Amino acid sequence: MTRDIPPYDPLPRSTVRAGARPTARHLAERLGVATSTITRAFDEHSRISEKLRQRILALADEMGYQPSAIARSLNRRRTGIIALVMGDMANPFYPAVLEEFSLQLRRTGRQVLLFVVPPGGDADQLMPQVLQYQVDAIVVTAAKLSSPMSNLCGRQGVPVVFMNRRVGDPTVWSVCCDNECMGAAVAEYLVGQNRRHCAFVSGDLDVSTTTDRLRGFERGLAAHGQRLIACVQGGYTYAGAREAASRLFGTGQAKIDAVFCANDVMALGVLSHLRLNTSLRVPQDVAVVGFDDIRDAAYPENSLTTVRQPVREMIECAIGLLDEGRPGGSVAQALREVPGRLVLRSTA
Amino acid sequence: MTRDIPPYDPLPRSTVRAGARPTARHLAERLGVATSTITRAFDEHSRISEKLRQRILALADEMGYQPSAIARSLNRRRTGIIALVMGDMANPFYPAVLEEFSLQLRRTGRQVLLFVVPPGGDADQLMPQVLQYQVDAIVVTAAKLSSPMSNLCGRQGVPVVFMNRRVGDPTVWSVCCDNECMGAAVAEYLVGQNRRHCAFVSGDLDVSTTTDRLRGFERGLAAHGQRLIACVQGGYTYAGAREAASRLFGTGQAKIDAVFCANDVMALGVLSHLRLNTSLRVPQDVAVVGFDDIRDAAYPENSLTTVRQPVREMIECAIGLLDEGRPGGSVAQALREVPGRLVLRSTA
DNA sequence: ATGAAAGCGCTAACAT
DNA sequence: ATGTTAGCGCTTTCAT
Repeated sequence: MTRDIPPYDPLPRSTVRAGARPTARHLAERLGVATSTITRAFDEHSRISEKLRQRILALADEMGYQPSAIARSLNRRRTGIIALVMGDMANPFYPAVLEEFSLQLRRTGRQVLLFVVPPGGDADQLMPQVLQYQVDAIVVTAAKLSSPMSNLCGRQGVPVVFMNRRVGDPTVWSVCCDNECMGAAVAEYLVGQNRRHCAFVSGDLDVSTTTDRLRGFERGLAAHGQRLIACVQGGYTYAGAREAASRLFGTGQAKIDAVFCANDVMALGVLSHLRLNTSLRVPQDVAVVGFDDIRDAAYPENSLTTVRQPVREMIECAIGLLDEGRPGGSVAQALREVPGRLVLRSTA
Repeated sequence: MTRDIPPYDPLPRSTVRAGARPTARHLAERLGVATSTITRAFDEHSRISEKLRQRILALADEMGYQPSAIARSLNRRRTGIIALVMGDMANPFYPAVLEEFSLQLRRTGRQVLLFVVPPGGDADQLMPQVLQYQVDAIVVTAAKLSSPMSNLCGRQGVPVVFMNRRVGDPTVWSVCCDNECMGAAVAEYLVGQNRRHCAFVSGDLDVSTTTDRLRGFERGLAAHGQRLIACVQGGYTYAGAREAASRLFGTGQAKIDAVFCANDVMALGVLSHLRLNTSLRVPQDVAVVGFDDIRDAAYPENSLTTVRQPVREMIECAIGLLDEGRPGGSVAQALREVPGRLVLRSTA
């Protein structure tokens, strides 16, 4: 059933020429004032008579005038734009980070220029574009950046903050959850629940979040005289973790009664494998613990025990660092760790 | 009135300050050429001797020079920035859209300035900021924009494209999946599977995607002499849909043997309710169909039958429209529909 | 093929 | 309190 196309479009054309954005000069001429006065009307802290300011603001409103952030940026050598360079949009943790970042930054009058790292690519290729836009700072999350590139940012005076990645470079900030501590806390908890055969499902082994969590986990086990039974690679993805789980629980394998996964997406993959392809019960036969506390972890059919990353606080911390310029001292000083929290649900 | 004749200034302003970003002027002085020559070296289509271009590019590389996109934008009155105004980051469909948008835009040398609409807010409040940044176009998805605001964009010559929202405003573009057709296709399919008691779980009833899908669904049922048994509100969320399902399948309700949900997130909520809180089997007793085909829909434990939205094509279409300026004719001409596809899995 | 000069729209320093 | 002026760093005529 198609509707008829209306024979005639009653909407009048706009009276103002499209593309003819009003400028401060237009306002200034209409009011017989200087352009700098227009600027002042839009600046809280400028001394200008309240009456004139109101006249200007009223006319601006009528003409649809807004000061150009581009011209202002050129003049002030500050754009108010923060680049967010982000990989792995497939992991719901990162969209949540992105949302929070965007909301918090806007509260401080700044904007997000988003760069998604193509799957399999790295952030280096994007940096020339990022730098061209004269961003005030760069936040990198779920992506790698080579040190020549972070040096280039340094030379241009642009601070770099890594979120959820710890890098051994004292010229850039890192903001992380206390991954190693939380790894140990998970071990502690599982051992306390009488788990004796623990396995780890890792992300990529050259990423600090995985290695820190693993190190903490092993340390926690060691504190109770235990060792890791198995460590398999799940590549931070659901599908990768399902496969890893099938290796872990394949025939002829040592029995495993607990699996700690380097993130929730993989924990859900492991759960899926256990439920669909084995007769093992969770948590009776096998405990499963994730990391992040993404939204889906709390869904009743998952009810995943996991480590919550304090996203809000991590982002507050990161945004605080943006105004600090570049880190001043050692690698240790350039790292900020925000405490995570073990959230107990039904899977462990 | 001018004052004195400006004194001859034999001393060129000294330019190279340590720590500052290099500018075209720095390069020009180092090489003894004009700044316009620097510009030419970075423009493919400029006539400049290849030898000089190479010298310039080499020095640029050495000094870490990149032309400032901000200064260029001011001059050209085009920023290369597209604003993406996005609500509902909690629905994985939108991060996927965002990722694809970002990748496709970068391929055409444009950047994404992201504005996340705070939950419960609307896009109107963000528009002043968006417009200040002189974006070349605005894409709105999963959010509303009042028509005074879209008029303001129009007055400033900024094209607006709605993604996944059909709006009755001939001055902005809309890009949608053929929601109504696909709603009818779902009805057709379910009736063909001998379903006789169909229900619909809606999103917000003032959003075109929901109403279009619903209208098509009812039309498809009517074509076979059937009527919708129930229509409940799930608010486009997982939790909302779980509740809606509990109303739908509560005691004393008419028996329902098929549920069509206005998106996948809600379909997963309905599935969760059916599996955890009822003894109804899917698909034997109840069929469940979603919309979007988000990643999770394909996970084996969900295996959700759903309508795939052609995200790639929709975005190609939207990006194509960005260069068309504003729509020229009627509401119907301002709407682009891209065909969806029913993906059969295990739930229907 | 290259240079000189005039801005893009705004802000800040300095005058009045 | 308001006006004047000199740029921010680049692109774009227009010369040469």
